[in-house]
Amino acid sequence: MNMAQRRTTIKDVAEAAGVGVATVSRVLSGGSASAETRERVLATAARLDYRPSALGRNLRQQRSGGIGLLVPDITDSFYARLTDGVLSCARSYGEPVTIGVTGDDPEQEAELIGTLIEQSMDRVIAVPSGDGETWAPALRAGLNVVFADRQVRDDVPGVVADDRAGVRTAVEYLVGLGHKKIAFLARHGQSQRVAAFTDTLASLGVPADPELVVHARASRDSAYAAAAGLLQHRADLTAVLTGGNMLGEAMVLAARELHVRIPRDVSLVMFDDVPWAELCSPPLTVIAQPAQDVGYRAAELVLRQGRRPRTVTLPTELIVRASCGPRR
Amino acid sequence: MNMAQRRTTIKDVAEAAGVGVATVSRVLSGGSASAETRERVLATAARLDYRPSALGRNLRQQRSGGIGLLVPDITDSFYARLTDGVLSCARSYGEPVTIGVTGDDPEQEAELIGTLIEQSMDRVIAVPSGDGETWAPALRAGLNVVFADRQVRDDVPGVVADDRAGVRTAVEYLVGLGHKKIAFLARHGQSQRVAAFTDTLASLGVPADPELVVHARASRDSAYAAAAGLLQHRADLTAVLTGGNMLGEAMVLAARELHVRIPRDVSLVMFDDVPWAELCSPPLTVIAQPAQDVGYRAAELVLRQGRRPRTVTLPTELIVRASCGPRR
DNA sequence: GTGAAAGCGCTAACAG
DNA sequence: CTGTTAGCGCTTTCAC
Repeated sequence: MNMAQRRTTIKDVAEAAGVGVATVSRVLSGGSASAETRERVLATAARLDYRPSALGRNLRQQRSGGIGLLVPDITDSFYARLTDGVLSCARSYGEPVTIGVTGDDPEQEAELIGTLIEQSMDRVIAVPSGDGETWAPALRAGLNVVFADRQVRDDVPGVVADDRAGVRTAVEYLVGLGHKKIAFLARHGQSQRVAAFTDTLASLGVPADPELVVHARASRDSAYAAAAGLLQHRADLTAVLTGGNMLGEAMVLAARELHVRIPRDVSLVMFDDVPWAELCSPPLTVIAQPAQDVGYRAAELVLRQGRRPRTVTLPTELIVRASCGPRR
Repeated sequence: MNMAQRRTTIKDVAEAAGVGVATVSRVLSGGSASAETRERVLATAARLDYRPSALGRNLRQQRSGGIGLLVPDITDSFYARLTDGVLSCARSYGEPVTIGVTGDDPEQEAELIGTLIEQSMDRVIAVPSGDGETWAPALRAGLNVVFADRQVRDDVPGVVADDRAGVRTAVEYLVGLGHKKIAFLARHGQSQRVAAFTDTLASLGVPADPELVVHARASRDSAYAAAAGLLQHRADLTAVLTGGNMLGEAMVLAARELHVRIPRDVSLVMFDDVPWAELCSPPLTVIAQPAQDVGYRAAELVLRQGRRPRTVTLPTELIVRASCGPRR
């Protein structure tokens, strides 16, 4: 069995083309060279099937190209779509993407940041887990960070969906339908959305009821427990808004389990549109978020080193289907 | 504003500990050293918050650690779960994972393989796109590949779900319900499953009808077109098996659109269990696949260089819900 | 048990 | 315009 042979290096190309390695390097990175030399180098490189080693370049430049991506959970449709957006943009720049899942846990996040630093990744896109304190050391070390979906510190640029407007629209819609006892099933950390929720209610003159805002952790179990608890303790509520698709899923499941009919007994609006929202019975009214765009724009931001806006906010859209009805 | 300062190198640690760089390297990689020296080096490294640069190590070793992962579509729940399994295993080894989406297109796949080679990634897990011909050069170059979900060449180890058994169980179930006109809505390339389908039908003495096997490409549009076409052209069919969750989604949608009631007019079994299958109306009977395990095991295989079994086959499970009924 | 030194493939500074 | 050369941080002989 023959060994996997040594790969072609820049030196091989230089020798074969009868030029110095620097010339090869220059030609390949678009530097100046005479037309004749350029052609000869290019031809030789092609003939030898030469591919520059990212290893050598990275070490030399003290930074590995490519971008790191940290999301809470890749099996959540929202983050999967966001990831898809990042990959789509990164690909057009030829940049590889290294991904890690944080489980929405600052500790795991910190560990993953460590790994990225070890790899000398200096560009990362992250859906931050906690209050963003985890990022202080990385930022101090000069890491180029862009936040996606959540904005937890103002010294980091970010791309987010317009939470406030989305929540406001949904609540206005629900109130317009006559609902007063509206619950918000949120994930821990969704303070933006919760604030928008209570603000909107207040602005519409609907009395606040702190007990109608409940929180769950980012797991299916926790979501289900919170949803079921809400339905059981508060038989008086007539509408629910959920802060994400997993919470919506839990609510549909819990409602079915507890024989709460949607929309007859309670109306439901879910944050985030997912393919199954339409297949659900009844089809779910949702606040659609441009998940893919969020990822794409974040990648653009982190790749174009230039001007770095504070925060990019992308619009959301209320999609009315059949999970809401007038207050009974 | 002060510059991002140079990171601590092995040399810094060596100087601070009063030893040579070789000793630091040895200690940190578990080589031999006197207890006293070891302790001093470790203490110094910790004090300086030293993190070895993967760049240096990789260049020296002519291979970047970490593993490459190529999937057709990260927004497909199945591949997202598979990815999650890979990440989960890779994390326990501290190995970073670089991901790429192929769109199930050999050309894009080839391009991504090129990127991986450029990064000197020598370990990759892939859901191969075409007939596996794309992989020949990479294999020749010594790349360490493990296939997941699909086995398209026998010189590459792989981890797959037990297609044949899954399809057989589903078909037997359907035939047991009295169905004879059973269609299979497959993705291009699912020859295993199609073969299992026709084989099982034959073994049960159900006459074959080639027109009842239809193929779609790996996009929502294509899936929907195929599903709708099937329903419209073949009003005589009484049951459908779909080769994946996206095809199942399309079938549910098309059925609704065309006022075909499930399970009253046609029974449906979907390959792959997804969270929404239970939320669907009616809840879908499915063949569950251990997507996460497939990813996990593939990662184990590619990380443990040792013995390399041909193919690991993981069991599937028929989960009966409410989308199938007796032949009307 | 330990240190000095070579060198992985590449780019950038500097000469010519 | 082009070649020579010096490292980037690390591991691994090879002497001591």
